[in-house]
Amino acid sequence: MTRGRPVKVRLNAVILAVRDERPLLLTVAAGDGAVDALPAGVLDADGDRTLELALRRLVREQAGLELGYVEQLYTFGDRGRDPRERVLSVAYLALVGEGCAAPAAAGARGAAWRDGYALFPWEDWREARPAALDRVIGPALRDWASSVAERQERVAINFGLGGSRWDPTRVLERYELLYELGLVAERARDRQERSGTALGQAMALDHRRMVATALGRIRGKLSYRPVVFELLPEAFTLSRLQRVVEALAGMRLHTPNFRRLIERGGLVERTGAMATHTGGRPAELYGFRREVLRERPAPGVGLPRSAP
Amino acid sequence: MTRGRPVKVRLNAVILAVRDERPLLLTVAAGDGAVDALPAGVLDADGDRTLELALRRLVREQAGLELGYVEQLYTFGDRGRDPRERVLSVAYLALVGEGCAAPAAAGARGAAWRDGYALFPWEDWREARPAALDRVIGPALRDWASSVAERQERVAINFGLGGSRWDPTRVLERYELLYELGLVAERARDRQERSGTALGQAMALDHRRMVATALGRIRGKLSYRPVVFELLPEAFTLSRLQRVVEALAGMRLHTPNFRRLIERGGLVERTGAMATHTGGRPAELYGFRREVLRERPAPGVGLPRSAP
DNA sequence: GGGTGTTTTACTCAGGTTGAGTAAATCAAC
DNA sequence: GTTGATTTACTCAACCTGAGTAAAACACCC
Repeated sequence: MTRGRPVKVRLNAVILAVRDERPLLLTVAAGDGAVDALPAGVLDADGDRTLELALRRLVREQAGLELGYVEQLYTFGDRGRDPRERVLSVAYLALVGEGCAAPAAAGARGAAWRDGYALFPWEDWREARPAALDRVIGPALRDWASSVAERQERVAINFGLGGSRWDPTRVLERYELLYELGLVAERARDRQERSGTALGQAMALDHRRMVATALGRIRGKLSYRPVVFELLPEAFTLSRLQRVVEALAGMRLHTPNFRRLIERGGLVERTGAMATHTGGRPAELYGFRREVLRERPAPGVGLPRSAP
Repeated sequence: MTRGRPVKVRLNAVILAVRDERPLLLTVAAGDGAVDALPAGVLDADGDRTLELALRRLVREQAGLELGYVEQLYTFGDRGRDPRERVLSVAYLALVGEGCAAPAAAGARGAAWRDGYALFPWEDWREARPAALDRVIGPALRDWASSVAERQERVAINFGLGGSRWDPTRVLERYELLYELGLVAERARDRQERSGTALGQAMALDHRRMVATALGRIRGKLSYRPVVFELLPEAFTLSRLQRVVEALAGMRLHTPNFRRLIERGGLVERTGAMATHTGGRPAELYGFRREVLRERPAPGVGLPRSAP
């Protein structure tokens, strides 16, 4: 068995919240200060019983935040991820409710909540088809793929261009394609070239890739696991629920159908209370209905399959 | 930042194939020889450019097998996984076609193909509802969960007992529950107790947990990614395809509906050739239709939602 | 050579789900 | 009281799904 020199092991946290209809990402100041980084640290081989507990400890220490929902995302280990040394990074996805996402919690070590779509402007289709897609990305992709069938297929599948549909879950594939094309700042930085196009806000090392993995994962999971409720308070209105789903999915949903899916699907139950609201008819407050886990194998909010 | 002593990093491979309607798992002899282990090794920090390439190299060296489809499964890092030292293990899932799964390929270091359902007898519902469920597992679960609502819910969700349905993808959750209940041999071994009930074939360390993760993952992926075709030759009959899906899913499928799904879904295309067959009408040979990736966001074979 | 068995293939049909649209109910604000 | 915004209720066609029936085409056996 080959015995190479030992590699370092780090843990990274992609911590998401949704506030004011915007997905937020918890960041800390990177070493050089120029860009943001994800909260990270090393496993205490003696102290930490599990990786997940280690992650919770790290986030507590670095951002003073107690995590709720946590799931392992992916382990990154390519050579050159960190120019200084070979590091294995186990990335985790964490979701925190609106209460915990208060700016107050972000204080230590330059922790701050950043707008997730500032990192991926091309992923937010709620207002309109993102401008960058037609202005920059589309032409660059067409140029790159011209007369190479394999590339054309990859572009079509991931960016929904050649008759294919836009798949909200392919966040990572899209980011990686843009990286290859040199449209994000990290590419030039990693190759020590002069930077050209720099779509979206860059992050330290490969942290933006981790966030892309996280966003893709949670978008996929929306349809078959009741993860949205981790981001909401105990009681919420259906429209608030819809706004949070839309913020994550990056697309608008048909309200009557959304309500039907949620109510008939048995995902929520009425609390009886009403929400006094600003403008419009008052809405009833609902709560997550836990029994749905027993009833349905894949309870989720189901994004539409067809293009909007 | 806390600096613990460095942890070891290992890579593990769960290599699956399907032959004679049985899912097969590639194992090697464990150190003590009593049980099987997964092919494993350490990352060469200087030589291996990526984790995936490292895994391919390890499997090539240890079992003389060139892997096709490979995906990262999960990273295991709990304390006590390996009684000797703290190890971080990055597990991968690999699929090989029937050709590569020949016993000839298994030679070095005691490599052998094992029946996957020998490890998880309760997961194979093709012939009948597995006997172990009613004979051993059911009573033990009922006993354990009696008058504890939270446990009852967990049992219902994962084993489909209290009105819930059997979800083929919850392989890991079921294995972990059986571990907690002391129904698998690894539990007693890890706690250095005298072993009691020992359902299914045990493996070294937490390798059976890794296989459970893999089986659950591929069962889930069947419905939204065309992974089955990695296990089949270029040309195959629809019934052969169905048999492979059934072997993985551990359940029988309704043939006319399965064919409709596959053909109308555009997952395959006719080759024109026919299969001379033993007994019955000759079947047409089909091939995987790659264009489906462009057309549909989640092309898969879709297991039924309802109980059979 | 004809029946028998087995597998492939084709078709039907009811029920549910999904995407899309229309419209009434209810409150805040002006 | 009117206006505006939002919540809630209902409709309808298209599609998908689960389940069943049956014909077509070969191998095998007598």
